[in-house]
Amino acid sequence: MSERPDESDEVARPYHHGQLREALISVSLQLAEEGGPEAISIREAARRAGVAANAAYRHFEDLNHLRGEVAARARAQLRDAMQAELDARPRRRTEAARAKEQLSAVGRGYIRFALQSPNLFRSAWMDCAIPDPEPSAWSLLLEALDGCAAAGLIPSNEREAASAAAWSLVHGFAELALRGLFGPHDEASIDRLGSKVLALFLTNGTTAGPAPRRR
Amino acid sequence: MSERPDESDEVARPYHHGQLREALISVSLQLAEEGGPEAISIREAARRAGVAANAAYRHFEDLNHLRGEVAARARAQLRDAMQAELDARPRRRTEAARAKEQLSAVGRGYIRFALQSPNLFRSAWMDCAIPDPEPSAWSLLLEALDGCAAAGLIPSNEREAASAAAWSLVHGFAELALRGLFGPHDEASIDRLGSKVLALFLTNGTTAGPAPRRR
DNA sequence: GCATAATGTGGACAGCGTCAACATGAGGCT
DNA sequence: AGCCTCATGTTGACGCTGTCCACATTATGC
Repeated sequence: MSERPDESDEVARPYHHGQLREALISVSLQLAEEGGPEAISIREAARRAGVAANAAYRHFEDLNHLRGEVAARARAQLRDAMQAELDARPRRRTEAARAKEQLSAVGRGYIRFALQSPNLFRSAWMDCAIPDPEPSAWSLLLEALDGCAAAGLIPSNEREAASAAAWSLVHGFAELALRGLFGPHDEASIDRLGSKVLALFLTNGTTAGPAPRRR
Repeated sequence: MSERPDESDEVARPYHHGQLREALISVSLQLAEEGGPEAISIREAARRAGVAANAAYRHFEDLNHLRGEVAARARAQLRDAMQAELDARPRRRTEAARAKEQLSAVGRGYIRFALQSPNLFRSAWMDCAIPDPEPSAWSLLLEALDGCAAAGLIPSNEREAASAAAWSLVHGFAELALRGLFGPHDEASIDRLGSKVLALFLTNGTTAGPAPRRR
């Protein structure tokens, strides 16, 4: 349970928070969850952490650096959601079917996370003017594409384009669905549409069949 | 020529600007062009229009409403860029080839605009909390898809999914390329990658051939 | 045990969006 | 014409923000 006697009561805090950096990040993540990326604020984060606003500057150079940390957390959650979908996927017998299922699960996870946690999803990709060295959210997608390539579903000379396409498709769909640009669909039908789009890509886009039929 | 003697000199302005709404929008568009969507500010726009900050509130309920107008302008420019690419496309002989070329030109225009005017592109899709009734930027894409459907390139039962896919692919690619997530490519090679992705979609995604081969 | 570095506080400044009260000018009425 | 009214622009204020500075407090290495 509580390790430290400063949860929410007005007991005199040790005046050196001890975990301030961590606290600020997690509280800011909460802000983002509640009000979207633009709700992140140094002052409000400090307030919720029970500390003066300027204390934050001992741990973050800038608001943008704090936002960068929050974005990284959001991306980690996105990756977890993809991993969960991956873990829950049905197991196939052939290598090709397995590779397809893997790619599809990753895409599903991505899209579902975006629709279920729009604020976190938008925070994951928010512009924080800090280039991020860890695009870990993509690693699962890249692994899945590796699988497809190994199964011969992607001709090696189109490997790069196919990756970019898969990536773009999934991300673009999530963004557009989030903005409601696919019309006034309810959540379930958007999910269906997303599956159809993925299926369309998987049956036609990456593979023209295990043995690429000569024309 | 100039109808009104208040261009930029310090001659006593008529104290009723006359075109303030328009001036505010166009100046804000400039702000967005220079510093991205978040650079739009009521106070700065009013300043550049040579007017007190609160005058803006006679023309816009809110900062978000001003942002909404700017977004619409940006989307109009995006549509113009797509149209230009459409006008410049080579003409093909068969209906199918024409339809493909049309779709590809629209996608090219979209992606190139995003890469050449990133700030405007981001402004076009910025979150302004105002639902926009005019998704005119998509109309060209929808027309192109109509063309493909008419040419029999898209099976009618997959029409919706194919539209969503084309749409997602193009938008997603633009977004990701903008964020530099395709690696440290120079502009030309990103353009090439975009063309490859479009080609991949056009040859495999929308069409399985004019006559859908039974397996 | 004491100097020093790390961390948190308080006060200030400029900039922002927005509100309320007031000033100015244009247009319609008689 | 003259007046009244309404649209438009101005001034000043409030509370919020990010950020800088000087200062207080605590942990740490000698």
